[in-house]
Amino acid sequence: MATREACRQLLTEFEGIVGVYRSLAKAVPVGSLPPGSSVLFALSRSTEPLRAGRLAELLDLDMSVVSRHLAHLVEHGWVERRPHPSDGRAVLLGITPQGRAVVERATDACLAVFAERLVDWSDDDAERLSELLGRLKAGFGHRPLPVPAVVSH
Amino acid sequence: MATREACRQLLTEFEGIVGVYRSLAKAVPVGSLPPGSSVLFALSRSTEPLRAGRLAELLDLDMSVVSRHLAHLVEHGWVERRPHPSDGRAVLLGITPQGRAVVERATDACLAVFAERLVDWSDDDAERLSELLGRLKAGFGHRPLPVPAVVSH
DNA sequence: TATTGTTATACTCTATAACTATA
DNA sequence: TATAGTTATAGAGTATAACAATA
Repeated sequence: MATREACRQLLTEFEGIVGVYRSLAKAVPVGSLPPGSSVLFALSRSTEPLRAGRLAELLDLDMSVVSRHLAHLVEHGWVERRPHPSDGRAVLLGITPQGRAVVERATDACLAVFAERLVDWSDDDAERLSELLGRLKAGFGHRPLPVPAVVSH
Repeated sequence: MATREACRQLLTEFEGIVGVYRSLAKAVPVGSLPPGSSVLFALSRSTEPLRAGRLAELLDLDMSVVSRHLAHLVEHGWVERRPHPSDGRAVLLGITPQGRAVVERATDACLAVFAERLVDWSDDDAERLSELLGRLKAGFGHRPLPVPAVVSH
């Protein structure tokens, strides 16, 4: 267990991290991160179609929010809605090839910025930070995708 | 220089970090993170009064955004506006004792959540993540406070 | 009755543009 | 003329509540 002081220090650094994300989003060409990107990214990382509720759970968002983003993404042809085979209330969401292209473009654009800002980072530093961020997310219940197949029906 | 693959991995983990912040904000008692918290936090970390423009620069926000948050914070008595001694256009912002109390409460509330979610973290892990997040922020131009005294007048 | 998802409404955060006051 | 800051307006993200359809 980390000391209270270490936690406080971590909290201080963490507090500004949203600003870093905002800076990244601003540094990227306009249109690279379209509205609803987070939902699209989550879908792109899934190996199988997901229900809306599962997406909301994974992103720790209200389902109404996910639903609204999905409407936008479907409208653009980046996500496909299909009826759930065994549950008439549910829908299955899958990313389309066009959606994958959007994710690719977004990733490339962000990578370019990262490469520019992290020139003096070693491979080791980058990997260590990836690992620690992953653990932090896991601690907050943001499970990695693909999902460990809790088949809901 | 980290490899493209390491950067891509880091980007993947980083992408979901905003969700973690959202989860933290939701896990905390209502009112712990009042609107404009980020501006208040920045002011609380400064050892001297700051101009609005300097705050915007530090947070990488448009000044109009900072101005709007400041109006709210001043209204609550958490921030004090004073005229700049040598520049009639500028204002100097300082946190009040009441503002510090708000920051303390917010910090304590977040710390409680962190302590709960990071039970299995070692001191070393927490410190390493703090350090790496700090470097990441620096890479994106988010300079730590207190400011290295570029006296503007 | 309970659950899945959608829609209506409202609140927060942010940026752009127009404006005022001062330099 | 240029700069510091404010205000008006608009767009994006989110949550709550009411709702429809299905289980």
